[in-house]
Amino acid sequence: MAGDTRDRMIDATVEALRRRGVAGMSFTEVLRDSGAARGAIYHHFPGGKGQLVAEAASRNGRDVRANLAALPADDPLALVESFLALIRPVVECSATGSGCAVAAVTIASGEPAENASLREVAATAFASWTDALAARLRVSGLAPDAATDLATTLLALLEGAQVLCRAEGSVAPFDRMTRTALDLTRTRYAAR
Amino acid sequence: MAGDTRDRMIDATVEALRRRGVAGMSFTEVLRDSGAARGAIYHHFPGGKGQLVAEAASRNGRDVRANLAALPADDPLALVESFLALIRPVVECSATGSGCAVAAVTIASGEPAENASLREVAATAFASWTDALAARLRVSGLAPDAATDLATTLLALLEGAQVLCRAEGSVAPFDRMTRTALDLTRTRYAAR
DNA sequence: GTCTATACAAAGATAGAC
DNA sequence: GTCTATCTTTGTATAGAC
Repeated sequence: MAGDTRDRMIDATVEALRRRGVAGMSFTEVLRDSGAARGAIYHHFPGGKGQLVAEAASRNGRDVRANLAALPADDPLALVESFLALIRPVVECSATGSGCAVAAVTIASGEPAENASLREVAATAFASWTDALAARLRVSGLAPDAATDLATTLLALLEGAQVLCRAEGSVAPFDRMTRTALDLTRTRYAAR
Repeated sequence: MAGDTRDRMIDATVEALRRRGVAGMSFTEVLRDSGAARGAIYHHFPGGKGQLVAEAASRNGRDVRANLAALPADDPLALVESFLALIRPVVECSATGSGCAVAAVTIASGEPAENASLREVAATAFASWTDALAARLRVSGLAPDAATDLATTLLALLEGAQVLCRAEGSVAPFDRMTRTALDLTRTRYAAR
């Protein structure tokens, strides 16, 4: 098939970004994991590493966004609870070294032009996640401003938890954080 | 002087870690910024890149911990407010590409042995930050468990905000997150 | 202890046969 | 479109003069 190789290369790149970041990742690794040949890189991605990484981060951004948009929105508290339940498996991966691909793309290492382009991709992905979460929070009854603020907070918690859990090699930081988050949200948004 | 060169090299490494991460950072950069000669690296750091990076992350960990331990602890709400005020300038640096040096050390790229060692350094630093924050929260009146949970949450917010603000190139995500954090903390811990 | 010069490996990028 | 082979650059690591 045609686009199959290209697809597998992007998938392998997402995984490589998660584990090693853009500077730490290598074509050797991507080619090994995708089974593609060396020349396939510049055939499918004339822009080289920058283009491959950008497409990988972009795909990951869309995938995650779809998950967030499908969250139940009965009320704010339920949404926070289901958000935390949704991301726990993701954070568990961080405990074994697999972080956020979009966050990884944030770290600059090359020339300003390429960096700006990659940061733009990351910013777009994060914005789409914030928007998806905020939309659900509005549906659940929150005012627009409060929804955006809380959505950003939840996203910061997700990204932060991945960092802490990767360092500690366990989900314990996430679970501690979850207790506080639920405690605070219940106090504030309980439909009592 | 004797330890001066070594010190400047560590400082330059902290800065390099913040901007480019461990895989993206190079000796060339560190030598340029510290004014040291090429041979100085293995003279002062026989363990090579691994040792230099570990010492840099470790120093940064101690510095940040000292700042956290000095936070006023009149009551939980005041502590959260002063924590957010303390970290805002740090997060502002993220908007121009300078992230958390300890978080950077978390990303594996080389052989398992070196990776484990660096993750250990990061875990120790994060644990010391959590402990410092939790200690202040206990002084401010929180129960031990609640203090540890909230400390972890604040740390996750700090790390997450740096990621989001670096991607977006502005402090706006931090400010949104701050509004929610203050709103929730006031509702929960207001000394009314 | 500080510096210059260099060895060695790995990465990204290309060329061109099939 | 896919593959092999290779060029060029960069980075880590080391040797040895001063």
